Amino acid sequence: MHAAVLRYFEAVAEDGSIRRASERLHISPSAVNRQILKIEDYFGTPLFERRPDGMRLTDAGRLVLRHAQATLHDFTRLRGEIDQLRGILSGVVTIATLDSLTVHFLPDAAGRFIADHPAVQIRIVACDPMEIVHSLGQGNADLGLTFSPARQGGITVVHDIPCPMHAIMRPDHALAARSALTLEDCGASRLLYQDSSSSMQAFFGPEMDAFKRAHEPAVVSNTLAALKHLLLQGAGVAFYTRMGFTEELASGRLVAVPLKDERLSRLRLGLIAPSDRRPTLAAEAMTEHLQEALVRFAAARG
Amino acid sequence: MHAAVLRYFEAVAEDGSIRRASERLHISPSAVNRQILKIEDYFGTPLFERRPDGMRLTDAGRLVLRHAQATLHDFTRLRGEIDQLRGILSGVVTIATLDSLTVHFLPDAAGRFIADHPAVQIRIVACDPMEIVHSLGQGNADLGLTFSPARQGGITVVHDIPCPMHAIMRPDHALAARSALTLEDCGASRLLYQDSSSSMQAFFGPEMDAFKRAHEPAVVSNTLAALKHLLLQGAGVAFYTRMGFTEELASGRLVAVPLKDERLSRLRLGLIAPSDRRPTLAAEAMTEHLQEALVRFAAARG
DNA sequence: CTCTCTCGTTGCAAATTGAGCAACGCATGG
DNA sequence: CCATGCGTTGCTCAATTTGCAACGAGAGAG
Repeated sequence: MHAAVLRYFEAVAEDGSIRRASERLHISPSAVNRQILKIEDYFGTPLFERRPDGMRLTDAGRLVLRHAQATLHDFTRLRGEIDQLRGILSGVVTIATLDSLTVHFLPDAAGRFIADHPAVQIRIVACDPMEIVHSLGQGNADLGLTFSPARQGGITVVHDIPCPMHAIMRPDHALAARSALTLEDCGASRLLYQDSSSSMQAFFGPEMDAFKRAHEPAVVSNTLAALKHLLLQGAGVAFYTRMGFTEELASGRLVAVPLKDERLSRLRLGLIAPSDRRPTLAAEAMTEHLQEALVRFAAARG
Repeated sequence: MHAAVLRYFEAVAEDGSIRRASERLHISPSAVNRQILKIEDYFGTPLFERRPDGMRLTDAGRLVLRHAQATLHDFTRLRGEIDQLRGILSGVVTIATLDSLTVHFLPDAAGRFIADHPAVQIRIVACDPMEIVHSLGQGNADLGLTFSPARQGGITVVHDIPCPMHAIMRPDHALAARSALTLEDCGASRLLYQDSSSSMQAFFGPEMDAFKRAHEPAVVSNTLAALKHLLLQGAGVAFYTRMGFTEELASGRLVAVPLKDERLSRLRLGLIAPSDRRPTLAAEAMTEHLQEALVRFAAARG
């Protein structure tokens, strides 16, 4: 229904390049370029700054981008609303989440959701904590699950639950019997680290940061699966919340010992949503669903 | 920049007919029709109900209309914003107003405004008080000047000033020397009425309504100019605020005697704006300008 | 009842718009 | 100096949109 130029413009602005955008859009670069030139001519102002390495938005371009995004977003909401008139909830809900929640919590919650709403498509995107807030701000995701508080403009924390950091290890590990641990207690063990793109410090605090710099890890990975496999082999200790290990902890194949560190033990998991645009109906329903799931999860753990 | 179907759809929804809309759009009916059919096919739902006398929106159609209007409105705002980046305020500001303000107050204020902002086009539309709120609600006007309080959803009163009703007459009229009058005092004189489409009762109260039914007027008109001409000829008494007679009152060619009636003497003139959509930059500037003009006017009269 | 008016709709041809391809000019980095 | 990325442009062709004329359906008047 809407002019193609809206999607073109958005893509070019995001990718910072006509050629890259055209690839993503499956449209020739010349076609995309012409549309951009056309609306620049219409407005009588350059909307992009031509640089040797691509296109960069001008101030006017930023205004146009905002309008294009708002229009397109409102349009997907419209489609959802019309579908709802026929009694079905539809649309795409994109959830940006911590890696650890993709193991059990989110697929479980998503499964129950699509049972009720078969016309809704759910996209689960695992990414770094900082990337999550960023995705929401950019409009790349409808919903986020990350450590709270996420201090950032344009974001509201819908709900959050305690989610303390633990030291995860096999039951036969030397530290497994302890009721609580400091970071330093773990310094002598072999360590498995989440590949933190430095941004984690904002959530975990300087102590964790200092500890990681002081103690070289045995393995680093950006996927939970890899570390979990190693943990089950007894390769060492990893710092994680319990959320990625619900099954292993329940069956006793792994144990989680709480950390005494003030900040790490007070960590909270937050369900966050963009505050500057109206969510789609599907996103709204999913928000509510996830909030209930969080409440239930927190209640189950005391 | 935007797809033509947005304008087509809006026009058809407003006019309730493809043929009428196509005329206004200077587009053949078949072209308009095809666009409508196309998006109905896209959504998989009829957006209009086909009646023998034209098209009527369905529930789904109403949603689409809202989206189309929001998009188009936001787009005109965008153009204004981009123009402002170049340092010029531009756009069209439509002001729905009481007839009496089109004589002196509004043209005076508008004249000063366009001196500062030559790229802004001002449309002054005189209409009935009730029509004013309605125009704002429908998006046909950016700003309204009417009697306050205007109780209606989606409307906010930006500013209002006292604007008591007076009996207007020539200085040589029998009642001209009185310092105040009741409605009944005027019952014996020849009367000139504003052609009230019954809706005025909401503003003027039942007393005025009862009086008008009890006392037949000599002349009725929906334009102030006609009554003013008659008043200057000494044809009788009319009930108006002072705003439409500033020059005649200043020069002494007419006099205004306040009315004692509680409600009529407490009448206020309000500058109103739609509260459910963001005004364009031009409309915003005009709002501020008119507010200042109102303040100055009220101050000048004590 | 028929005649007439309005309405939305459709077939078809013309006009406009959009897309793809290949090539060009230009700046950057090895 | 060459290779590589970028945006841009001429050209051709396909897709979309438009206008014109005609059709069929429903409502109201005589």
